[in-house]
This record gives sequence, structure tokens and C-alpha cells, in this order.
Amino acid sequence: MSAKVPLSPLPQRLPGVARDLLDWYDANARSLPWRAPPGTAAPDPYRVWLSEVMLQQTQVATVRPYFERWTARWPTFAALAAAEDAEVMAAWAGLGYYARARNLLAGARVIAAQHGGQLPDTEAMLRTIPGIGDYTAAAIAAIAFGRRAVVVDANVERVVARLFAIQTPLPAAKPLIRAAADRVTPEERAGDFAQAMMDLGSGICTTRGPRCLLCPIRAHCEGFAQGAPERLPVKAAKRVRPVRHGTMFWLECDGRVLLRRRPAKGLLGGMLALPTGPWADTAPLLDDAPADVAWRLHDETVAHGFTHFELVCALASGGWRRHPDTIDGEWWPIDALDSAGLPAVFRKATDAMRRICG
DNA sequence: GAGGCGTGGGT
DNA sequence: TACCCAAGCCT
Repeated sequence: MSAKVPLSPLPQRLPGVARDLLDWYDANARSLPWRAPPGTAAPDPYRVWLSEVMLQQTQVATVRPYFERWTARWPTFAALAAAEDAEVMAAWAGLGYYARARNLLAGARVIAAQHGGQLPDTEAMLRTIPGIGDYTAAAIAAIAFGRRAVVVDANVERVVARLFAIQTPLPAAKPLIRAAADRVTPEERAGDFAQAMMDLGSGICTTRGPRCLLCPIRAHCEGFAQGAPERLPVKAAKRVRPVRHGTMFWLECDGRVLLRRRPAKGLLGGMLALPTGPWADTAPLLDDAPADVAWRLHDETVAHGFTHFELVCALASGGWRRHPDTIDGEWWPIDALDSAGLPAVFRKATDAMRRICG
């Protein structure tokens, strides 16, 4: 909770929802590294942009340490634009949705080369930067540049669906919810309002077990009045996740293991990884081995859930007896694998292999 | 529009 | 436990 700061009186035209929510925010705003205290000067646009991208589909507690490390290393657009691709991808390792890191770097370079090192300050221009969509453009315009923008993310969708008791299922309800959000967004302090909605959504108006008795806008809430706000928003049923199978190959040479960078696009794109063939409906076993050596197939497997499928991977190990330079990839010291910047699924595999090999 | 795209936390 | 899901974007 941040210190209370003196605020100028809000315009009388401010609707009750925004007024009550902002009063609550002034007293209860979370203190976050990328956030300015309510009612104070706008925070650094670089930090707002970085935090908004890191926070896409990712919780605050997960983002915080990544944000601290990242800003210490690359504190400005210029610093990030000049960074090495491999360093940036390694710094993102474990955070997921790796296209965000690729877009962040591309975005920093666009900003440095085409925008004089300054983030554009309108939604429409922000929308042209790689990795910035409707939500992030609105959030940056409001939070970093004080513009009135309608910021709609999953928190706002949930709060607004309950506030207006919208029964239409998502995603069909999106236009309706955006129109409703527009109606409650104030002309002034739209940035604080957006962040207040986030805090409300993450701490009080939660998906399960909303704490309505603590809610500052309960009196305005039709969902609460109707008695079952936790049933909103209604969502379309989602598909079952299929299981896919694969093999990861642990090729050792002189205390090092072979790593390869994955293709720039697609799953885990641009990340360093253990060699592996495509992941398919049936177990490929040794079909896609990176080298013709005597592979040993282990009993232990690695299971990992991705957004749209479940992976079960076999582990195979072997030794490279020829000159290290005669195979594609990077030989990484086994003792230093923790600093290789591997995605979580490969970190599971390397941890398992180090256990197996002792 | 719908599906591809990670991961860890909460219940 | 086995789900569900979180400050979305891109194609």
C-alpha cells in the first residue's frame, strides 16, 4: 500500500463507479516497481511498456523478479535495442510466451530507429509497435501518457460483466463488455482507473470466491444484486487438450551437453533447447536423433503442460566420440546448465538427466 | 474467428 | 489431484 497523496478534486461529471473505485485505489493501490503512486506523475514509458508486455497472461508475483533483473540490465529503449538476441531470449527464459521477448526486442529497435527513441503516445501509433495489441496500447496510453483510453483485459471483462450482469458468453460478449467499460471509464485519471480495475480484479473481484463485502463498487453491481456474481462472466466451453509424445536427446561430450537454438517462429521459438524431433500423436522413440550414436533410452519421462496440448517426452542419452565441432549446436557445460536460459520444459529434462546420471 | 502460443499459482 | 486460469498478441 502506498502513501496517501493529496489529489485534486475530480470533475463532478465523474460517474459513481469511477469515483468510488478511484477513492478506494487512492487508499489501497498496490505498490509495484513499474507503478507510480496514485495521483502522481506518470511513470517511465519504457517501464510501463515492459511491465505491460511481461504481464500479458502472467501474474504479478511471477513478473516482479524478471522485471527487476531486466530493468537493471536494460534500463532504456536504447539499451534494449542494442542488446544481443540470445541475451534477451535467455533473460526471458521461464516466463513463457516467448514471442513476447522477440516482439519486445523488435519493438525496441523500431522505437530506436523510427521514433527517436521515444514510445509513441497515442493508441493508434502504439498499435503499430510489434507486440502491442488493443489492450496494451490502451494501457500504455492511459498509464504512461495520461490519455483517456478504454482498457479492457480479463480483469476488466470480469468486473464489467458482473457490474452489468452481462449474461452473453465470452468471447461473443467482448463488444458488449467494451461498450460497458467505455461507459464507466472516467475522462480524467483513466490510467489510475485502469490500474484500479486490475487491483480490484486480482484481489477482490476474483474469478472464484469474489470478496464482495470488501468491494468498493458493490453498491453499483447488478451481479451482486442478483446474487451470484461468481457465475459471471459466462464463458464458452473449451476443447480438451490432446497428448503429444516426443524424445529429447542428451548428447554428452567431455562434460558438456549439446544444445540447439529452435527455429525463430513457433513453439518455444528462438530459445535454446535440447535436440528433439517434432512432437506427435505417437512416441517417435529414437526416430529423430541428432546423431548416429548408441542411444540409451531411459525409463523416466518428462511431462509438461502447454496451453493447447500435454507433452510426454522420452529421454535418450548418448556420447559423442568425434570432434565437438563436427556437429551443429552449442556444447554447454553441464555444471552451468542453469545459466543457459532454457524454457521450463527443457529445464525439467536437464534436471532429470542430471539426476539419472548422478 | 479460432487456434497457436508457456508457465506457475490457486483451489 | 486435476483442473482452471492469468494485466493478450498474432495469423
